[in-house]
Amino acid sequence: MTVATSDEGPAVPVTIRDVARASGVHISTVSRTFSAPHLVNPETRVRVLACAEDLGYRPNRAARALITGRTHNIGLIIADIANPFFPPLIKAAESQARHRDYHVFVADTNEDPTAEEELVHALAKQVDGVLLCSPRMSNSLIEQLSREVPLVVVNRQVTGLPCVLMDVGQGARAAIEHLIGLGHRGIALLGGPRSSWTNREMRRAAATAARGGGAELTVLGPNAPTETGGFAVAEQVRRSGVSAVLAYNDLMAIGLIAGLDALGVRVPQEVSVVGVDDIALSRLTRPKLTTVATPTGAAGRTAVDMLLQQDIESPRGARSPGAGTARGVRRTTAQVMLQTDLVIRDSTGPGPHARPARPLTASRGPACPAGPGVPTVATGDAVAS
Amino acid sequence: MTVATSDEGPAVPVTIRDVARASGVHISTVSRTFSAPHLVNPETRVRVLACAEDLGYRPNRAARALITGRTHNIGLIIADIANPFFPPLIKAAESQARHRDYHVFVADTNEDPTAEEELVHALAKQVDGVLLCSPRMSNSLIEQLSREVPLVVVNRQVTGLPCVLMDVGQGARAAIEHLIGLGHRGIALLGGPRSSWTNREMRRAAATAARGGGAELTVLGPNAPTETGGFAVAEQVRRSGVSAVLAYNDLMAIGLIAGLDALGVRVPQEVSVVGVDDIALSRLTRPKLTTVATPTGAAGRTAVDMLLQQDIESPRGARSPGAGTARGVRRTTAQVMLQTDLVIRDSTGPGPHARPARPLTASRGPACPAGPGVPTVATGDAVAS
DNA sequence: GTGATCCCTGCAAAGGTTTGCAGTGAAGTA
DNA sequence: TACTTCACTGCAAACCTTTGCAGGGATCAC
Repeated sequence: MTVATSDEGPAVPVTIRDVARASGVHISTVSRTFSAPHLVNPETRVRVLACAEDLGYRPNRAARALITGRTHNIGLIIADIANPFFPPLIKAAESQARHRDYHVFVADTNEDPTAEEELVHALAKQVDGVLLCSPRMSNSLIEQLSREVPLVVVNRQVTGLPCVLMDVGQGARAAIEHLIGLGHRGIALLGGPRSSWTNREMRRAAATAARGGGAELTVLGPNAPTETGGFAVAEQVRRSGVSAVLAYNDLMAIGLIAGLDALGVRVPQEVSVVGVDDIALSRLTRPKLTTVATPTGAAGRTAVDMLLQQDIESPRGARSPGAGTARGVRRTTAQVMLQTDLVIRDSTGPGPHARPARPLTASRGPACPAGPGVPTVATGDAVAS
Repeated sequence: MTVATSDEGPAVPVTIRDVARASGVHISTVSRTFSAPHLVNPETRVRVLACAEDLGYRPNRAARALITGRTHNIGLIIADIANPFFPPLIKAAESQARHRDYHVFVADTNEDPTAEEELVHALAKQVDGVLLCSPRMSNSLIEQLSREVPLVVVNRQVTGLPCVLMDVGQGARAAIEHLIGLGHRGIALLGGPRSSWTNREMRRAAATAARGGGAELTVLGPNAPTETGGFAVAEQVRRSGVSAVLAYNDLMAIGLIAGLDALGVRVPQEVSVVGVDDIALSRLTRPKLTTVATPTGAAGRTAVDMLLQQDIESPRGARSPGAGTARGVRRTTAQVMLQTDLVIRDSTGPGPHARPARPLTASRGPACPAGPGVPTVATGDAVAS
């Protein structure tokens, strides 16, 4: 490798001690200048701050964390960062965290349960809590890990742990009812990953709704929850003879539409397709995607709030000098269910059993993009099914 | 909030000391069992390991970092995590890092230069180095920050710093030549963010290529590098009367196509569109997108390699007990340029000046998705322009 | 003038780990 | 036997910060 070099080496790390020396005070005063300013004389404070500024001092968060037990970081473990479902969630979580003076570290697991576990361990000591988004590992492992670091689970229900859920069951039901209303009787459900909670919920709700509406539901899958996964299953969809499909997510729906297109099957004229998530893209494809909008932003914000709340109540590594041993720390484990919304666009149309000129019953309109999703709160058991 | 509580509080953190007590050795032996196993007696080792396993001990990385100066983390600062251009880069970086026993923390800046700076500071002490991807802040600030923590810059050229660049200039040139070859003479360039290095490179190269081919280049922008940004500029494109467009990235191209579609302008019949990046999606839109493929995976891997290499040479917080003061650590600042590839699909077609039945000269085919991109290495000055 | 109060600051321990140095005992060598 | 070598382990300092405690002045009331 051809290489150029510069001789300005990495700056010597300037510590609290350097600032103390420069400003002629004890290190504890410097420390207080940053972590408890009201305890130090205004004059001293400005002097110390000036010196700190001058030397380019920045508190070492690792050292601080070592003694306070709080890193002011939160970890965000994501099943697949390439899935556009997640970025809005990440952004919302980051923004919420920033307001509370926290930083967010995102880690991607590639849908790999092993990576999930490893990452929780790796993050455990470097963050004050972890948001587990659409985890693929087992519930029992999650519970076990939650003993190591405060956890909030998103898109998965784990008894005894704080969870943020989106009511995809209700969304799937609405989607199926919409399709039945359009005159579809043969409907396929494109399943996602087997270990996905969302997948199970959708499947159950869709089955119930189909039965109730006199339609037949064919489950295809599990599939990879990606465009490719959707594309690959197009042939199977065509052969199955259904006239409508509810896909595990928008990505699969978009892939499926492309796949059907490649086979010469037209959407929605021959097959109607419904997605889930309402990613930004679903407004830009042709046809525009009918989809179940999930309140991802709200989920991110809520999850951060729940984590920080639980975290504040029971600071980690609490040295609690005075408190007795058997303090019996109680963790709050609220479970929040956020509503979803069916957004009807152009990828669904009349099916074989449609009555002619039948007016649509479902309201047609855009999802409120910033809609917070009305939270429904319940104890774990009340939500459990 | 209705709340359920569980009484299993957060596990008491088990430290090296607990393991030492349990296995009847000194803490230093426990430490060595993990960080220098060959120095401890096999029997002792297994005993210690058993106790550690038993108690669920995990080394505290923060404490370890405090003394070794190495966290085994690397930070990845991303302009916009919602841009599908980045996930492949992130994934590649993560995978490469994992092989070297490093973890990656991703942070999103929302294209906000202030957030970028703040995040570098926040990460500085918690990581061994930072990958700055498509930074929006000024070069001088980047240089300044690089004195605080080892930096590798991606998609931006900063003299004196290690950079991973993609040859978008060459890509833009190929795109313009492709369009000219198709018979287009009025071409628009949809600019991206003003502070983007890529943007400047593309603009310069496109202008040169257009001039050389006898076409007129209209620059529209700057615009937000998103679907929305592309969608919004559709009207302007139509009014400008050009027959072809090169967009800053695929997202904008896709948004533009949707916007043109909404205006009743057909692609590629009336307007040809070329994107940049070759995101997965560009294969699934209709029409499939002609685009300049950028080797994002290779960029991520290369960046990690460069960071780790530089980092190994000059460990941070080097206490170097014996070494003299004026050690003059030299940092390697190789700059790597990765090649790009024009992938011709369906969003470009003959223009007003096309000769009838003219055979295509450019090769038509898929981009090699896993293609490493042939790296060209040069000193900073050689690449600078 | 004495004592109490208050604000500010310094002292020193603590947090979990690594690591140079020294010590121990056993094995090997002369 | 005496000495060296060697493998292993313990000791204690160090990393950078926070924080309970106590000390030192100054101010104030009596």
